Amino acid sequence: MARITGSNGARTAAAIRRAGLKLIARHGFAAMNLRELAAEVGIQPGSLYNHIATKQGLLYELIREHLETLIAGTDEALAAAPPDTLSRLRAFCGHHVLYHLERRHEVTIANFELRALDTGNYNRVVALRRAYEQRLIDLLDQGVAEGPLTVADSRVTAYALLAMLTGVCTWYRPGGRLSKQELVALHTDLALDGLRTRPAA
Amino acid sequence: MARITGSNGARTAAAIRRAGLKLIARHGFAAMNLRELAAEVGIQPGSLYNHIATKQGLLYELIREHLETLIAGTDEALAAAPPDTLSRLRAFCGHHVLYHLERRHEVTIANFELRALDTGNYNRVVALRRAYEQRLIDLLDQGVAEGPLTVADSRVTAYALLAMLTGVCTWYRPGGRLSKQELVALHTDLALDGLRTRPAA
DNA sequence: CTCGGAAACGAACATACGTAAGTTTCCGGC
DNA sequence: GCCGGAAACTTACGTATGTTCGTTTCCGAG
Repeated sequence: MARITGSNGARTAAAIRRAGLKLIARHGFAAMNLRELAAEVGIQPGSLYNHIATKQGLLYELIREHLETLIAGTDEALAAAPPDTLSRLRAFCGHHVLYHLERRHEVTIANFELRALDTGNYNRVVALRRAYEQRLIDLLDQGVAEGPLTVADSRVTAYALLAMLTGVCTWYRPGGRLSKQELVALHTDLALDGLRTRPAA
Repeated sequence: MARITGSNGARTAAAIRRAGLKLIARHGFAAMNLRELAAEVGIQPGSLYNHIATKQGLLYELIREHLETLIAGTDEALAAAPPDTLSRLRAFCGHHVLYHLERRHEVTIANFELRALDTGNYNRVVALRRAYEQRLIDLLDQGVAEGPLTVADSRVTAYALLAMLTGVCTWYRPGGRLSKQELVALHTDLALDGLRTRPAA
């Protein structure tokens, strides 16, 4: 037996990415082995190499694809939002949280496995990350300049907000107590207004 | 050659923990190997087993020690704070951020390597985590009951806050632009007041 | 229908890793 | 000063892992 009846390159490649996302998110990149990945896909270990360059290359591709999707989605959400800074900020937060609820595997990998990337791939991924972070930093700076925001340091504040808005995907499971919409609203409100009760709404 | 002149069990054990923290935080648990750990300590791989049960056991001990220290420190900080809920909440946040700035290796491991724990160790660690989270949840509930806080869901809000306050240790390096005190203040204020400018201070 | 390349298989290699075992030497309490 | 145990060394085992290679068979464009 060699090539399998019904086999199809594009379909197998997609199955490898899907299985890779699942297994790397679950076990971590270093702890996932290619025999397990191949078994999940339903092929032999060696056959993986018809679709991936190396194990490392698979990881890089998964993270790159995720970050490019995240950035493109953000730009769409911002373009669709009302032009005032507060609305754009809400749009950014809303898109971020929703994306993180719906693509938990991708997000988990992108946040946990950066250190598993070799130097070249790491630098490329960090450049994409910076581009994403910069969108939030710019929004914060704009909000301060225009008045509605108070921010001690826009870069550090952006990091803190991103950490908060990202954290949801470490514990969220579909079918939980709160709906996605409720989680989006809770996080967006918390980012903008904090915990303390306002004197006047 | 066998036992080395000047060798000392307690000192070696401490060196193993220190090197383990450093290497696991840098590479991840699965990617760290005991030969590298032994080299960092300055002993042979087999000699590690005079001080650790297994590689897995080392990981568990590191995480357990960290969580117990974190919880004990929190309780001290809360005991020393003024009795009103807002002050206690500030004390919690302040202690959390400062601890996370000063014990980045421990924190990184405890947040990234939970999945590397086997079932029994995992359950024990999660129980400790829950105990820690519960302290914040209780503070939030109290703040809502007494009036000064507005919280949609205390558990989810606690998770979001912890994610934000923990994120700082993923990028902080000593000697950076902002001091530890500034970072503590920035995060505490952000948690309590959010981004939006208040009508009246 | 044909045929080149795509896509799978099976087998194997080289290495790296966690851990065990036996041995040797030094520390520290009596 | 002696001696038991602590703490190191050396060696090695068994297995797991990423990857390569030659081969085989099927898909799909012309």
